[in-house]
Amino acid sequence: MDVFKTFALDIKAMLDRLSAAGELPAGLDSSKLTVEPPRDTSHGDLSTNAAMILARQVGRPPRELAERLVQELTRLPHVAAATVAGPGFVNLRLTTAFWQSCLADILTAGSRYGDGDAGRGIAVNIEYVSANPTGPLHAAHARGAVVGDALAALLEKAGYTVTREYYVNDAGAQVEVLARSAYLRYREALGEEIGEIPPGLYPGDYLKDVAVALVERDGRQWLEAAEAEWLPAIRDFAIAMIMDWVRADLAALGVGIQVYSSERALVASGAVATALQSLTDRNLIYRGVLEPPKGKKPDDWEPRPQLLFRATEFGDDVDRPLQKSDGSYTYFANDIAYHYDKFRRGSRVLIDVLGADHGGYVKRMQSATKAVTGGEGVLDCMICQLVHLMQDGHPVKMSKRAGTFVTLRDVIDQVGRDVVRFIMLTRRNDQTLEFDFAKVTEQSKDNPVFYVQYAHARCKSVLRHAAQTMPDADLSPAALARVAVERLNAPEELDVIKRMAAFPRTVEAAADAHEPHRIAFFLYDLAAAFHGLWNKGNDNATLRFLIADDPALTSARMVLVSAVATVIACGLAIMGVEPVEELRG
RNA sequence: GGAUCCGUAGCUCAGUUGGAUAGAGCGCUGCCCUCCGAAGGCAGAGGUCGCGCGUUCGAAUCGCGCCGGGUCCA
Repeated sequence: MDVFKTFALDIKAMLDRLSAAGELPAGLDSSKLTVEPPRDTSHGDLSTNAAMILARQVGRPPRELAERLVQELTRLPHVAAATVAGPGFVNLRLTTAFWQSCLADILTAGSRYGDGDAGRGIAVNIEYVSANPTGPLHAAHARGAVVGDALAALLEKAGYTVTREYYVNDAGAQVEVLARSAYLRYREALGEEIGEIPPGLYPGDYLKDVAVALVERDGRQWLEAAEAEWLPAIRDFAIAMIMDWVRADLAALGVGIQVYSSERALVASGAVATALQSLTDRNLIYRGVLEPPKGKKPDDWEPRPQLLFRATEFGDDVDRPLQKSDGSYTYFANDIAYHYDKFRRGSRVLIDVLGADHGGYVKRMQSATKAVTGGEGVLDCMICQLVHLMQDGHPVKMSKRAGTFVTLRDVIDQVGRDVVRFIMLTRRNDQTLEFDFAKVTEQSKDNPVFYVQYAHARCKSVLRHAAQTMPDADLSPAALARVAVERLNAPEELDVIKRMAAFPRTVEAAADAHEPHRIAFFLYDLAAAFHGLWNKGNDNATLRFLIADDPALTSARMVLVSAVATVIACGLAIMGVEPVEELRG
């Protein structure tokens, strides 16, 4: 039910007819044909570049061709007028009746409004958060969590089949550091004086909780044990406990991870060897010596043969090591195995939502994914830039060294889940984002969360009032979908309708670009249009939604109001934000 | 030094995948409202889209080279 898509198909069919009739050459390439809303609405409702992209192929000037297309386009259903503009655009104006009919479509679709099939069921795996299991989630993790989660919902709405996944880095050096840090706290919990936490170990107080729980389970049994014995046990214990916290925090944020993948289990399963074999089969692995890093002094650099992946064949700058000098696999090798595993589980499109510190990792991982899947799998890496936490315009002080950081839970407790989720989507992911605790809870127009929620609450409030003043009227969406709406023809009303009609297109474009933030901006614009219509009622009482002596008009307006509430709720659902029914009290 | 992202109004940022006269919020200026349809409304000023080449019917958008900032790597 996407207006723009429908007309694009109509126009292509029309071109085919002209070709069949011999007026246009056969085999025209119309792949670059677009039908979109013009920037300036005074130009019309729809705009197509058909004449401009075909002019050269047809061998006629764009404007002349456009004039010819206008004659045909005027005959299409719902077209009120077609005109040529600028270098050869054809602008279409649709009938008011057509726009009015969109309201019933919205109400009939309900929460499914905007659902699309562009994804054609393609399996997509979105990996996000994936914080190391060495401590509780902190505020910085919120962004990736929300972006990943919203993108997952967005892709599902656009017809993809989505797996939401978290990669637990429970193998390697940092979890051993975790084990040692926890062991120190364990001895402390048993009465030992441990003094200051040595550098290189994790200082956070949360490990005291881990230690207490460990004492409760195991008593003093590790005190005299050798490290080789206690380390694996304490490591696994600490990881399990921290991952419980992580799951609880994500639940508090409303993030619905479906699959938690363990790096340790992956490695133990032999997946690394499988992945490397796949690369070997394609002749993409060799033993060789890397050039020293360019530019900087190679102090401790010495040439030594390593197992290397031919990343340069896929656009990377250098070939990448798969094994360290001691023969163990690099993180990169494990990551290749992991991405190959996701592919083998059925996903053809892989998306990694990553933090700003992973920028340098993108090229090599994309190269490796392409290589190990034989070109059948593609990887998109979305780098989320930093979030600057502010309080009334001043940065919130945090010190990693002192172990003081703002946890994700702190943020949720302070401003609420919905505010966190909405604000995290008010910037493109590759743009840094300011998060001001004071501003995001402010009730004013420059707070997008409030502004959008207010619009939804207003709709609901009006519907409640209508139910009171017209107790006999059936205001359910199904009933409203049958109400006559010819009298909704004020320019402001039609503007709101046209914006809502563009929602399916917005969903599809946002899904295609992997840009969930577009939904937030769409909702802000729709809310602004709706508030504008509301404000018109202050100057012009005939534009108010509730007209006491005109139940027919009031009912028609309720169709519009109900549709606005529906579309806002659809958008918020993608963002994972609960629409509010009322703001006061 | 290399990689990567960013650079758009005084500030914070959008910009419909290359379209027409580049938009919003805040701030500023001027009117209006301040009778719960409360948590503001209307209008106005404000721009060399970092700079320069190139690609084409057409560039904020794509390519290359600089300049500036963030992140990463050693």
